[in-house]
Parts: sequence; C-alpha cells; structure tokens
Amino acid sequence: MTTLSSRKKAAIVDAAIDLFQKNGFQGTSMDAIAQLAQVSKRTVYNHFPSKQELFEHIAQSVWQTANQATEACLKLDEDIEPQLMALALQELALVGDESFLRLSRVLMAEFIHEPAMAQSILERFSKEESSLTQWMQQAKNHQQLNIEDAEQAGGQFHSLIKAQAFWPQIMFGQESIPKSQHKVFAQQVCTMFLSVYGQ
Amino acid sequence: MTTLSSRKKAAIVDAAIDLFQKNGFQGTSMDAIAQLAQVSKRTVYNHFPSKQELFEHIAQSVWQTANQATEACLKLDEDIEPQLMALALQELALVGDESFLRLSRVLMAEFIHEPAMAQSILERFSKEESSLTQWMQQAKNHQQLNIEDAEQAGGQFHSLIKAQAFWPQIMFGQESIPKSQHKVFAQQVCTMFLSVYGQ
DNA sequence: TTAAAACTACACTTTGGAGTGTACTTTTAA
DNA sequence: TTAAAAGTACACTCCAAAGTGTAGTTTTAA
Repeated sequence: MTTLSSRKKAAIVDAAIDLFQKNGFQGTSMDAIAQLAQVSKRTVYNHFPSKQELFEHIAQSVWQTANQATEACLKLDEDIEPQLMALALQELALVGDESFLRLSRVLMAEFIHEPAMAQSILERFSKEESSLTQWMQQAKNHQQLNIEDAEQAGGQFHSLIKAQAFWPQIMFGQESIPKSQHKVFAQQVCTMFLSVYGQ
Repeated sequence: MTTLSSRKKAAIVDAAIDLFQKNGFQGTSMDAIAQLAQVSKRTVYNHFPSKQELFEHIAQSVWQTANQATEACLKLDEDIEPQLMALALQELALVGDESFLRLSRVLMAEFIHEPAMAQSILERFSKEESSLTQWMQQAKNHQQLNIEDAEQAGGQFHSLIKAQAFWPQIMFGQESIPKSQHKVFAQQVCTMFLSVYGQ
C-alpha cells in the first residue's frame, strides 16, 4: 500500500497537470490545484516549495517519458526499409500515447513564450534524436541512403511523423492515430522519406 | 498623415502582440501594454473596452492575413506537378512571413488551453484549406492523382509543409526557411506527396 | 479661433493569487 | 502506545493587475 504522503503528492501532480493544461501556468492557482487534489494548500507547499518548482517537476517527467524511447542502430545485414518502419512505429507509439500528449501540451504552451527553455529542452530531446541522426549518418556512410546532411534527414523523418501524429493533437485537440492504423501510416512515412533519400 | 488617434491605436495593438507573444494572454498586463505603446492606460481602455476584446481584435487579424492566401483551381490542360509546386510555394510564402508567424504564436499559445476556440478558428481556416481539398477532389476525379480521400490528401500536403516551415518556428523559435530555399523545399514536398499519390 | 474629441496623469476600488505562520488532528513506524 | 512526521483549516500579508473616475492638457476640424 502506498503511503498517504505519496498518494497526496501524486494527486497534487495530477491535478497540476490537469489545470496547467486547461489554463496554462499563469492561469492556474495553487488554491485551485489544492482543491482539485483534495488537499490543503499547505500540503501543496510542503511538497513543492513554489509553483515554479511544481511545474519543473512535471516538465522533468515529460523528458523522462520521452527518453524511454529506444535506441536506433543501423544493421548492415538487413534491408533499410523495415528498419525505417521500426523507427517510425517506435516514434508513433510515443507520440500516440495519451498521457505523453497530455504532458506535452503543458510544456508546449509555455515553450511558445520561453524560447530559452524550449531551446534547452530541445537540446535534451535532440540527444534522443541524435541516435536517429547517427543511424542516418551510418546509412549515408554505407551508401544505403542518398543523404547529404544526416541531422537534417533525421529531423525531416521526425517531422513527417509529428506533422500528423503530434502537432494537430497538441494544438487542435485532434484524436490520436488509432493503433490499428500505425502500420499504414508508418508505411506512408517511409515511402515519402525514401522518395527523397532512397537509392 | 495618419491621425494621432490611429497611430496610438496601432501602437497599442503592436505592443499587445509583442507582449502576448512573449508572456501570453494571462501574463500580459494592460499597464505593460500601455507603457510599451507609450500611451496612457486610459487610452488603451478608450480604444478597447477590455483586455479580452483587444486580444480578439488581434486574433481577427490573423484570420484576415491567412485569408489573403489565394485560390486553388485545377487546370486540366497543365501538368500536375508544376501546379502542386505553385500551391506549395504559395503556402510557404504565407507561413514564412515573419509577421504572420508572430501573430500565429500569439494564437497558438491560447489554442492549447481553449480547444473550443481552436476548433472554431480551425473551421474558418479549413475553408481556406477547402479550396485545396476541392483541387484534390478534382485531381482525383480526373484520375490525375491516385487519391482516396481528398480532404485527407489536402491535409497531408499542408502537413508536409508545416512540419518544417511552421511548427518548429512557432514552438522552438526556429528561423524561417529562407526564400532562396523555397523552391528546393517545395520540390521536396511535391516529390514526397507524389510518391504516395502520384500515378 | 474655438469647441469637441482624444490623450494624459494619477488616484482609486476591487479582486485574486503567491506564499507564510500557527494551532490542531491524523497517520505512521518504532 | 507514543512521538514525530505529515496533513488540515484558516487567518494573514503582500502585491499585481483589471478596470474606473476625474480634472486638466493637447489635437483636430470646422
């Protein structure tokens, strides 16, 4: 059984995510968070010394979730296309996860106003992306793909997916792509990508 | 010569855009707007009865700017690809315009928290997009493109462009694609699109 | 030139939210 | 069982921001 303290803390974080997403950081009061979490305001402050730190705790967990995305490693003895497919499906799984989207929305809204913060988190994310960049670089070196700039190619690959499976969901509350369509969609992305970079 | 009154009003709107973009709607005070616009707070209230109405006035102008995007009309006696290219370049011009991006950022940040507002503005925008949808539908009817769902295809075409020329600029403050690269980029988009929908 | 329209400075009210201090109750763990 | 750790209610300070009222100045247009 979880302790009362940890349950309260979880409830606070949960309520905060909810309200930050609905009303933004500025638009959310600590009183409202306490009320929604069914906790006294004092308890909120006992767990998190300030609203800012509560927010950062949440930002942290987005980063953590995203980082559970896996590693990419070029296999020379296998065809390129199924490997690309696997990468696309992996990204789709992350980006299609409702709780990841929920967290992302909280962050993205603040990013627009905080380019510096966006930049620093982007750099972290790009480490995750850099494993893709490396994959692209290897594919280039072994002449498997007709790539000039590996980073750019990796970015484009990501963009192809996010354009339909992430941004519309974040900005316009559109539904995630259902799992049953992941394969078809990933196939389309690979086709597009290979139409530019394929041999 | 413009009247003092209209210059003041323009200064207010300009300052508001600036601050809304930097700090969001909630994070911007009318006092700050007045100060940046070099105008007394009372004058702000004489032009706009409330902060909300000032915001909506700005939102309106985004819609207006976007609507100056042109019409699409399938020409049966010309090749498909150059027509697609023209459409892509047209969209790129809109999306690459710094003042349009500036306005968009103001709105997008609020969209995340206001799905209803996002929805209603999205519907307006989709009228603009619907001319593209019609174009796709015609291309389908005349078997120029291998399209199943015209709306989906149109959405994907837009997505291909926005993925690299809009969202990264909005969210991460990335630089717009320089005009000198519009043609290359548009070409890439067309190639990708045609790899899926071309005959 | 002059009256109305617009701008300004500034003081004011009201409200809401961040964060604290305290006395008291409940939970936990030894 | 009991002490300390954690939660609670609530009153409190401080501050910033929305919006108003007013008396006085500047601009405009007839």
